[in-house]
Formats: sequence, C-alpha cells, structure tokens
Amino acid sequence: MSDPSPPRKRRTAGRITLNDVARQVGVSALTVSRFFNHPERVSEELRQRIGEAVSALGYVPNLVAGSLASARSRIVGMVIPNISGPIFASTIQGFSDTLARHGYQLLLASSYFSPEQEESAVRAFLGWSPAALVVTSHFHSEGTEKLLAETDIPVVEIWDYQPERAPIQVGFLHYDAGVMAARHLLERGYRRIAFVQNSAAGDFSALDRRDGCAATLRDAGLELWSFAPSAGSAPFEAGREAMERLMQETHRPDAILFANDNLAAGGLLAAQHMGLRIPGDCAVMGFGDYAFAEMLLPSLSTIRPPSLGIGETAALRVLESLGVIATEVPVQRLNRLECQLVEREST
Amino acid sequence: MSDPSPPRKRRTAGRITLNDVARQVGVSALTVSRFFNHPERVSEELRQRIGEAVSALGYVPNLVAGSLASARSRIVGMVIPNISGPIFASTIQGFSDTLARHGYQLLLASSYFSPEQEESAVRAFLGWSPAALVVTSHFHSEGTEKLLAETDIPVVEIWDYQPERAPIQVGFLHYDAGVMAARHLLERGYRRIAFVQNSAAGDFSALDRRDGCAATLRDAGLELWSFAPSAGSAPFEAGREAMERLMQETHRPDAILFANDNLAAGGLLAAQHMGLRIPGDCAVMGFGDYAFAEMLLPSLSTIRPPSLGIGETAALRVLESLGVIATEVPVQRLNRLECQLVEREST
DNA sequence: ACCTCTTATGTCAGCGCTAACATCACCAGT
DNA sequence: ACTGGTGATGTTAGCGCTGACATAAGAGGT
Repeated sequence: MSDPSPPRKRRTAGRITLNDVARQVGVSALTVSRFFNHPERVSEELRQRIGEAVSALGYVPNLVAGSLASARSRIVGMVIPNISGPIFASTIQGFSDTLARHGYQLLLASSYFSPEQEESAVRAFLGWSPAALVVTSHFHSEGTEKLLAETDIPVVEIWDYQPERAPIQVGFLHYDAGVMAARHLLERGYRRIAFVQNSAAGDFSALDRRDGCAATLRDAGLELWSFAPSAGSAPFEAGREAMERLMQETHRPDAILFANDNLAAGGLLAAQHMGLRIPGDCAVMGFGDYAFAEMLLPSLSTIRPPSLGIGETAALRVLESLGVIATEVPVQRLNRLECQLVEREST
Repeated sequence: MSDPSPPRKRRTAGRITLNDVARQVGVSALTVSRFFNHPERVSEELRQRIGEAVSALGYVPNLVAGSLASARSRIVGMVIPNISGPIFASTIQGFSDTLARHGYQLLLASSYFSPEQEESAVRAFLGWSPAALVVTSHFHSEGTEKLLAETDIPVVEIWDYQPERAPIQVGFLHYDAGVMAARHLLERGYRRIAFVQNSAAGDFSALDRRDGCAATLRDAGLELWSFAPSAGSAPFEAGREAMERLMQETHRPDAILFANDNLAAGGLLAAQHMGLRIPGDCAVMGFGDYAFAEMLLPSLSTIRPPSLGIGETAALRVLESLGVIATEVPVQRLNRLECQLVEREST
C-alpha cells in the first residue's frame, strides 16, 4: 500500500476543460463556471480576462458534464408524427426557433403516428433529462402515459386541443375550423353546401370539421350534404371523383367544402376538365392552406391551421414553465389557437 | 476532524439509478450497466432478472451520466438552413429516421443561411459531445470552420457536392440537374429554349443549373436564351411576368426552363390567362418537384433533387464512421447523388 | 474600533455512469 | 495436481462540471 499502483490511465482526450481556463487566468474553476452561467456574479475585470482566455484557448463548455452536475439541461425534446409534410413542418420551425432564441436546443424524433415509436422516443429523451418535453396530442401508449405522468418536467401536448387532459395544451379545435368555413360560404350566399371527405383511413379530425360545418348550417336552417368518394384512392383522385359525381346530380351543390386542400385540388382540376366555372358554377373550399393553394387556378380559398403559432406558443409555455421568460403566473395551461380564413378566388 | 461535519445535503432528486437496480438484483452497478450496453457479456440468468427489476422499478438510464463517463453520446447534431419549406424537410426526415433506427437521436437547429447562427448552433452542439455533426454545405464562418476542423468527430456536409472540401460530402451537382433538364427538352424536340431565373437575391445554385443547361445546348449547336424578369417580385409573380414577356417576342421560345417550380407555376398560370396551350405552344419545366407540381394544370415536368436520399445517405455515412454499421472500409468520403427527371404533362 | 451586511471568490464533494483493471470460477490440456 | 485460458462479475477511480457552504474583503453604520 505504500506502493501506489501506477496511476490509472487518464481517459481524457486532451480536450480543454474549465480547469485549463481557470489555471490560465489564475482563478478557480468555479469562477469560470460562473462566467458562463451567472456572469453578473463575476467582477468586471475577471469577466474580461476570462473571456479572453476562453477564446484564446478555444474552450467549448462541456454541457454534458454541466447537465449531470446540475441535473438540468437546455435540451427540449419533441416527438411529432412526421417532420416533412405540409402539416407539422412549420410547427417544428416555430418551436425550434423560439427555443433557440433563448439558448435551448431541440431534440427531435418522428413517430409516424405509432404509439410504440413515440414511447421509445420519449424514453430516450427522458434519459437526457431534458428541460421539457413536447408530444403531439394523439393516442399515447400506456407506457408513454406513465413516463409522462411520472416525470416532473413540463410536458406540452400540441395540435389537438383537449381541455380534459392533464398537461399544458396548445392546439385548436377542428370543429371551429368547420364553423369558420361554413360561415364563410354562407356569407358568400351559397346554400346547397356539400362536404367531401376521403372515405379511406380514419381522419377523425375531418369529422370534427364536418360536424362544425353541419351545425352552423343547421342554425341557418340548411342541411349539410355529406359525400365520400368510393375507394381508398389517392386524395387527389378522390377529389376529382367527388367533383364529377356531385356535378352530375340533379340538384347539384353550389359549394363544396373539401376535407383538405389535396382533395380540393383534385376537385378543381376535375371542374376545369368539365368546363365548369369556379366559383360561378360551384364554389370550392379546402382545409390546410398547403403551399400550392395559392398557385391553383382559381386560387383556393381555405382554412389555415395555426401551425406556426402552435410551435411558437408551445415554446413560450415551455420557457415560461422553466422560468426563463416572465409570465403572469401561473403558466397558461390551455391554449386554444384560432384557424385563419384564407379567402381566395375559388369562393 | 474527528468530528465529521454533517454530511452534505444530497442533491439527488430521488430518481432511480443504476445502483438501485443493482441493489435490487443483488449485483454490482457495472453488471447492470453491461446489461444495457453489452448484453452479450451478461449471463442469461442475470439478464432475465435485471430486465425484470428494470421494468419493475421503471428505471430510465441517465444518458447524460453515461455520456460523461464514456465521452461518447448517441446524439447527432444537424444544422440546416430551414426546417419547413419544401427543400430540406425530407432531408431531415430521412436523416432522423435512419438514425433513429440505430438508436441515435437528432439535435436540430436552423441557420436561415446565416453563418453566425450556424456557428452558434455548432458551438452549442459540440458542447454535447455529439457522435457526429452534419452541416449544410454553404459559406461557413471562420469560427465554424475552426470548430469543425478541430473536432475529431465525423463531420458531414450535405446538399452541395464540393469534392475539394475536407469532410464527408453528400450532395448533388446543380450543373447535372441543368444537363438533365436540357437533355429532356432536346429529346422532346424543343429547340428554342429559354432559362428564367429570379433576378432577385443570389440563388447561386440556379446559375449552376443554367450553366449545365447552356453547355448541353451548345453541344447540340443551340444557344440558351437567358431571361430574368425585372424586379424582386415574389417568385410566383416573376414567373408570370417572364411568361408574358417571352411570349410577346417575335421568335418566342418553344420551351422555358424555370429556375424552380414556383416560377414555373407562375408561368403556367400566365399561359392559361393568355390562352396558350402548354406544352403545345410552349413547354414548361421547373426544378424542385415541390408538392404542388403534380397538381397544376397541366402537371409540371420538373427535376427532383435527391432530398430524401441526401438525408439517408448522410445518416448511413455517419453510422459507418461510428462503426455502428459495417462498411467496406473506408467510409465513402464523396457521395454524389443523382437528381431525378419527373416527366409530366407540361413538356 | 466593532459589528453587520454585501459581494467576490474558493473548497469540497458529488451528479450517475463506465473504462481499466482485478478477481473469481470453471474447464481443458498436460 | 498444475497451468493457462475463458467468460462472468466486481472494485476503483474518475468523466467535467456545479451545488452547498465557507471565507475573504470591503462598505457602511454606530
């Protein structure tokens, strides 16, 4: 024992550490740590000298070590059904940018609507002890629910607005979007209004929109004409088929509300082929305000969901929960955003 | 000193740790650690019992601690100009999904083409000692170059293919896209071909496409007619203007290659207003294969850049560099992907 | 001069995990 | 029995940083 075995091999990869900077300046490591995390607690003079040493040495703080020591990190995890696609991209963008502005990083994963993939992403994210977690409101697996319930970091659910659920909610009501569309069509004088949705796979949110639309018409003493084109054809084809079929009816509609812009685009094309004037012979409206909506001929009236706003609002609520930005306490738990009516030529 | 000061307050937040699991099973912490990282080195029986204890206790490994100890992490950072938008979204998607399949997480930031924002993102990412870093090929700040040069983790540059640059490259040549478009138009018999680009801000890659197109025409004894609509109007408007102006010329072109699909869409609409038949009176071609390209009337022939492929390939090269997946050594440094010709009605 | 209060900086111990090394049990070969 | 090899498991010492606490140095009041 008086013979100390040869010192273990250092594993460090020669990386520059806080201590290197501290030694260079002639202060303790903690002072340098404070330079980064609480600069106001370091005297002006030291701040100056430390700043110089940091850039001279090219020191990059090891956030992993910092997070371990402080049990906090500046990472926020987000699980979203998919990254590309017209729907969620700008939510991610808004979220990421708002976070970045406050020095937080985004850890991102896509679930493709699979509860299992979502759970594994949530589990992995939790391992990073993130500052907060954002999931897309949707059916969660039991495991996910449990993980989210047990953690004590802020959890935000986005996109669907479900006031009965526990965590912070940021979303909108598809029902409202239906109401908004119906009001617009009524205002323009249309009376025989049809709703077209793809009969294929369960787009439940489309049903909410239809209900909102139907209720509004009912209040005006009208009935919504609901139509679902035959098979699981692509949305574009389905829209075309719907337009053709509806226009052959004896009492054909004077306006069609499509469940989304893809369907509406198909409808528009079919109308062109048939030589119909839009909106003269029949008005057309969509939902989503996809990028192409304004490029169609005629340009498509539609409802724009608050995609970007959801991302930004979610980020704000997260930052407020963390105390990074001020808020009139407490953090607003329910955040119901509004869709936006985009009036173009097709109505 | 015989009087040990009262033990410091534990900071631990009652979270379940490796040790808790180990104690429960009656083994050492290291064995549990191996259970997660090298399961093959743990006996069948212990594996069983540890697995049970883990799920009974609801243990979630602390990846932060693991990363600090091993100086490795399963995070990969990606900095990209923007997240939404038609261009990069599917690159991110392909990258993220491929990584996720191997247990790696994506840390994402957008730079909006700003070298400063890029540098700050790279710096922050490096603090997480990520397994690898992906940046979008573009002008980097000096600081970024330095950071990337000094790190010893794999660095991948995507989108532009620049063989002269140091790190792993995954991208395509815009010049090739121009060649591809020109060949297609020649094949279809068009001879008076114009190239339309937005005179506004420097889209340098469009110039490369134009050059590729021009060179191909020259080889066929033809000259490319280059046209830039007046002012910094929106791409859509610019396309419209270009179409109107070009069609008033005496020897008007029989085909127009637009610098991107947005311009082309504007051109298509203008043609409709003018009562021109596309492609009969004039063929139209774009670049990008944005989502709306197939919804236009006529549907738009265009060139599809390998967005998804870039993301996936980048992820594969990263995983190979890390030794996660096998490769015929060494990792392929230059990866030149191909664009795809999408022939539709407009040509 | 003395005490208190505030501000700037330092000491020490650990955050939860894993690399390196050590140990132990067991088997085969001589 | 003795040696050496193999595979499973344990011991130790950090990884680089920050929290709690301690201390020093000055400011201000009496």
